[in-house]
Order: sequence, then C-alpha cells, then structure tokens
Amino acid sequence: MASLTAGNRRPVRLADIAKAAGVSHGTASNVFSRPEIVREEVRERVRAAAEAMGYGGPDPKGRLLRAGKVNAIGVATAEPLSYFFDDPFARVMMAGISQACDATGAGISLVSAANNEQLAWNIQSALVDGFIVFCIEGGSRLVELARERKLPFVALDLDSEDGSVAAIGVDNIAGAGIAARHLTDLGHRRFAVLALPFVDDRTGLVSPEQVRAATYAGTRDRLTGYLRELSRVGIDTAKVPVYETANDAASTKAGLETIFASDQPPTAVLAMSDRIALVTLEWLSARGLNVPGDVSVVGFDGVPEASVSEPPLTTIAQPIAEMGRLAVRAILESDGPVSRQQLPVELIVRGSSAPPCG
Amino acid sequence: MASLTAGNRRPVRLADIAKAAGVSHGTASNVFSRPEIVREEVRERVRAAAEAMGYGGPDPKGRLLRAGKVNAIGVATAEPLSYFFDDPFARVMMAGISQACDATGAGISLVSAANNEQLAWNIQSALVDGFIVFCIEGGSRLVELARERKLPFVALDLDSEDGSVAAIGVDNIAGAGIAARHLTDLGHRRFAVLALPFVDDRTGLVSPEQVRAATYAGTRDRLTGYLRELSRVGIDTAKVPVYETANDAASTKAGLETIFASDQPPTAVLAMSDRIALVTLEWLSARGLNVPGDVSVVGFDGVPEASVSEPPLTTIAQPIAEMGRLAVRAILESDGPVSRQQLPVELIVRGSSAPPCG
DNA sequence: AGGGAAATTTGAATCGATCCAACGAAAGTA
DNA sequence: TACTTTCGTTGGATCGATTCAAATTTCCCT
Repeated sequence: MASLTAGNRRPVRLADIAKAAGVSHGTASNVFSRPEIVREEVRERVRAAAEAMGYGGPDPKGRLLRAGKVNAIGVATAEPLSYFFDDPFARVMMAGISQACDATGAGISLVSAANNEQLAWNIQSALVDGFIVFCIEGGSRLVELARERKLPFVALDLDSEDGSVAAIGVDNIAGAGIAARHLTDLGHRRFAVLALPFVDDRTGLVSPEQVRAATYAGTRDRLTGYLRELSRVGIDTAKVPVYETANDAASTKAGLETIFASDQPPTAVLAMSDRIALVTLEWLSARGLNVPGDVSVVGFDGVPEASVSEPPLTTIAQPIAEMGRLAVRAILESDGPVSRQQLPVELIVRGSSAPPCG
Repeated sequence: MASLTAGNRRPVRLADIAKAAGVSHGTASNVFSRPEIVREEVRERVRAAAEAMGYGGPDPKGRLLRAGKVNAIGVATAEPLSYFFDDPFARVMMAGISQACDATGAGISLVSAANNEQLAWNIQSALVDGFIVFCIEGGSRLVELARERKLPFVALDLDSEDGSVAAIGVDNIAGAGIAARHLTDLGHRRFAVLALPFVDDRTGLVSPEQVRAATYAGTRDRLTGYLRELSRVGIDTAKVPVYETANDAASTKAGLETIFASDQPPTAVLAMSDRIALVTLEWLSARGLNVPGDVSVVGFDGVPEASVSEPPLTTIAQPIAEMGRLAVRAILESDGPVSRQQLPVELIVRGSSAPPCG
C-alpha cells in the first residue's frame, strides 16, 4: 500500500536545510537573501545542502508575511477572465497598465469570477497591494468589495458620483457634447441615440424618468451631453429616440430595428460606445444603407478596431492606455487623499460621418 | 512635526479586534471563516469591533501561509507584460487559460519582466500554485527558472526535446509537412521559407549547418517538415532559400527583399508563423504582386487575424485555446509524472493559396 | 440536583520565512 | 598583552492568520 516512491510530500523548509548544513536558520536565510555577508565556505555548504534536499529557494509565502508587500496589483472586474483578452477597450487599458507595471517591476493579478460569491471571496483573498477596478456592469458592488479590503484602489471609468472613491475617467458630458456638435455642425437634425445601460438587465427605448433614475451615471452623463447640444441647435430632444442597449450585438440590432422602423428615420446615430457603433455600421450595411451617405455614425471610446472598420469610425477617443498608466501610478504612489481625475477626450473624424444628403 | 492625523500606520490585526471584543483570537478567526459555529451574540460583538476599528477582514497574507494554496496560476514569459494583450497568439492562448481558470475559480498572475534579473526574481517570488511558461524567445532560461521553483509547471509550445519537462505543443513536423503538401499538390515547385528564429538575435539566410545547430527545436522541426515534403516531390531542397526572421515586420521584409531579388523568385512562400505570413501579404501587395495569382502564401498558427486579412490566409491552425485549457488542467491536477502532449494541427485553406499561374 | 451530551470557547502550536540585538572569534592597534 | 574593530553567526521575536485538542459552558432529561 504505502508507496515508497521518492517525494511523497515535500515539506522541505529553510530550517531543514539549515539543520542539514549545520548552521542557524538565520544564516541559512542570509545565504539566499544576502549571500555576500555569509562566509563563502558556509555559503557553499548551505547551497549544497539545499541542492541535495531539493529545496526550491525561500518560499515566497513565508517571505510575504514578513515583508508585507506583494509587489503586484490586482485588476478586478465582474466579467469572466477572458474579458481582459477579448474586449478591445479592456485590452488597450491593460496595455497601459502593463506598461506602468513593467516600468516599476510590479506584477499583475487578474481577479474576477463567474458568480457573485466567488467574486467576493476572490477579492477578499487576492494577494495584491492594491486594486484597479473595471467598472462596467456591477461596478458599484465591485467598488464596495474593493473598499472593504482597505487597500488602495482606483476605479476606472466609474459610473458613480461618490466622491470618496478614487477614480479615473473622462468628461462624459463634454465628450458626448463634442460628438453631437460634430454632427450638428455637419447639418444633421434627425438623431437617434444608442445608449449604454442605464440600469442592469434592461433594454429598450427609455423615458426621461428612466434616465433620471439611472444607476450608471456615466451613461446618463453622455446622454446629457448629447441632448444638451441637440437642444442648443433647436432640436426637440423629447422626440429623439434613446434606445438602451446592453452594449452587445443583439440588443444593438434590436434598437436599430426599432429606430429605423420610423417613417422619419434618423440621418445620424450617436452611439455611446464603439462596440455599439461598429455593430451599427454592420447592420446598416446589411440593410443596404450607406454610411455616411444615408446615415452618419459617431462612436465613443476610440478602440483600435474603430480605425479599420468599413467605413472607419468617427468617434470620441478616450486616452485609454493613459488611464491605465495613471491608475497604476495612483495605486503604487497611493499618496494623498482620494484623487479623482478626469481626462480629456478627443474627437477623431473618420469616414463614418458626413453632411446629410437631404 | 508629529502630525496627529488619524491613521498613520494601520496595524489592525485579527488579534486586535479579538482583544477589543474580549474573545480569544481563535474565536475571532471563526467569526470570519466559519461564522456559523460562533454564538450569534459573540459574532455580532466581534463584527462590531472589527467595524469600529476599520478591520478589512482576515489578511490573506496570513491565511496563505497556513493554507498553503494560493489558488492562482502564474503565466510567465520573457516578453514585456503587454505581450499578453497585444500578441494575437498570446491572446487566444490566454483566452483558453482564462476559461479553464474561470471554471475552477483560480486566478491568473501575469509574470514577466523587463530585464533578466528582474525576471528571475519575479519568478522566484511569484505567489502561484504553478506556472504556465510561454516559450517564445528565451524559453529555455524561463523553463530553468520555473523548474527551480519546484512547482508544477508546463511549457507551452516548447522548443526543446528535454523529456523531463511537461509540455504542450503541436506536431511541428507534421504540420509543416501538411502546409508544404498543400502547395505541392497545387503544383508549386519554386519555394521560399520564412523561418522563425533558430537561435537568438540572428536573421538572414541560413545554411544547413546552422539549422542543425538550432537552439529552437520547434523552428527546426517545422523546417524539417517543409523540406521533407518538398524533397518528396523531387525539389532540390538545397536550393530553397530559408530566411531566418525575428518574427517581426522588419526582418520579414528584409527576408522578402532578399528572396524576391532572385531572377527565379518563388511562386510559394512558406511562413512559419501567421505574423510573418501577414507581413508577407502586405509586402507583396505593396510590391504589386498578386496573392494568390503571382505568389501563394501559407502561414502557421491560425490566429484570428489570419481570417480577415486581404486575402484571407491559408494556414496551419493550432488548437491554441485548447492548449491553454489543457495547460491549466495539467497544473491544477498536476497528477502523474511529466506529461508531454502533442495536439493535432489542421490545414485551413483560404484565399492566399492557389495553383501557380505559370 | 445530578449526569451526560452538545455547543462554544480557549490558547498553544503551526505555517515559512526575515530581522536584529547580542555574541564569539579573528584581526588590527597601541 | 590588553583593547578595539570588524566580520560572521546565532537564536529569539515577529509577520497574521488557522487549526484542533482540551476546557468550559449550556442544555436536556430524569
């Protein structure tokens, strides 16, 4: 029964090799962490013992407890882990985070989870020096969880006005205003808005009351920016259809069906994300509508994909990578009080917008 | 000088709140880890004390030491961290890894480093239960480092014949053979090979001796597969130009310049990676050569980009995501002895290959 | 009230290292 | 030879939790 194969359990600790080499554990420790202060003869003896016993070097678990610093930052989201590698926005953001981490030698821990309980546990037990929280859906819960860890953390793209959490985002109202302004300047007067979620798990046309009750302030702000500009040029914003999507292809297409069923279809579509905008381009093309001939489309985010679509997408570019870099710096130098930063956005005019042909 | 602002240091430990609540630390611990076995009144008292003292829950650092398991797997590479988010191959692989991790609730730690010393340290001190090692350049060093940690690890795409390390890869010889066979079947007889690195930091035409001395066995195997098939149809393989690239745009273009400077330019290019192949498509198009009219190109890897290029790329697809999934499983169930798995590849015929027009 | 079972609580031991004050030995100085 | 330094080594304290056998309390029943 009892198999005598070598290496059943492997509890070889620093203390073991210290004993084997006939030195104190203090000295053994020094051999690995500050070899230069140990006499060469002793050093070699300890190294030999370690080698002989199959010791893999000081266990970071032990070191960690003493040292306190993990030297890694956690990036948390409520999406599945693959979100980090699939989603264009996330990828650019992660590239920025990577850069900053590489520069300081910090590692990255991806924290996420399928279900909610798992998520809580994963955040509670993440071995990190701080969190960067991706606030997409379920952002507030995530922020709450991160806050409970009492570690430095910053929220990215936070849809909340809670001034007590550090956050890095863009000026959504201004950005949306610039997008709308671009289209009104081109002469457009018939608009439709494809919105990001205002609350969880709902799609469809939204009423002003529903907008006011939005969970996601960022969505509300973008809408505010759009409508403010439209009304500035005398458009009756009450008549502008605002369709709430789930930021995916299905709900976006449903929204387009609804919007273009009108006998007065829009000549310009304001999409609150590039993802929505790109699906829109596809849908319009499949529908036989020309962009920008029949309809102009303006996105929001500035993901790389937007520059290679057909036609290339006019959009409001966020400094995504820069936001990632700043977030890392905010964590590592977690200095003063909570800092909320709002970065500028930039209108990038490409082929998806032109004057209306009417 | 001494600022009396609240919360200078924050050494609030479980023991502190235990004392504050007037219970033993054992009980305090139970309140957090197994609340159901603590009498409600006591539980609330401890919770209240924790709240009052700003205790963020049991520190994972402490728990970790006792528990032993980190519940995270490390993914290591010698490239900068952003490689994980930029490189198409890596992204698909990470998606597979993510999936498997999500399924088991494990986290992912990205381990990498700018310079070599940093790399060693980062691997030595990574808090993980095992490593997945991306063997691109510098693979052997990475494997060595990982092996020293005495943790379960598997090498992905390992360019080595060292049977003592667990590895997951594809049958490079067979895959390359299939690629070549596809082109010879189409009738091609004039070939050129754009190779991955045989050794570090060298590019240019390679001689058979240099091939034999290759550091990277995977590259050598692919070449073997190519040439074996070519000689099968009677082609003098000694005359087939083999240009070693660094798997980047610059060296690939240099290789193309060299190859197409010949007065007998190839009608078919065998590229050892999709990256090389895609650059090739671009270069040929810029040069005014039609693909597949004038030249056929076949890649290797099967990254998503290959399906949307102009023209779409014929390539040898590896089951990239599946490899990632298997790697995670190999780590987590690190069961028997070292397991080396070779997965099958698949020829995907797209628009970049056709019979030679000659 | 008394006895035993069940429910809680306690506190020492442990996880695997690092740090540091103190100590011993070898080398240098007067 | 006596007295400092310098260099290396030692071993106890500590990091922050979890675990578990033993002690204690509570509960139930006769």
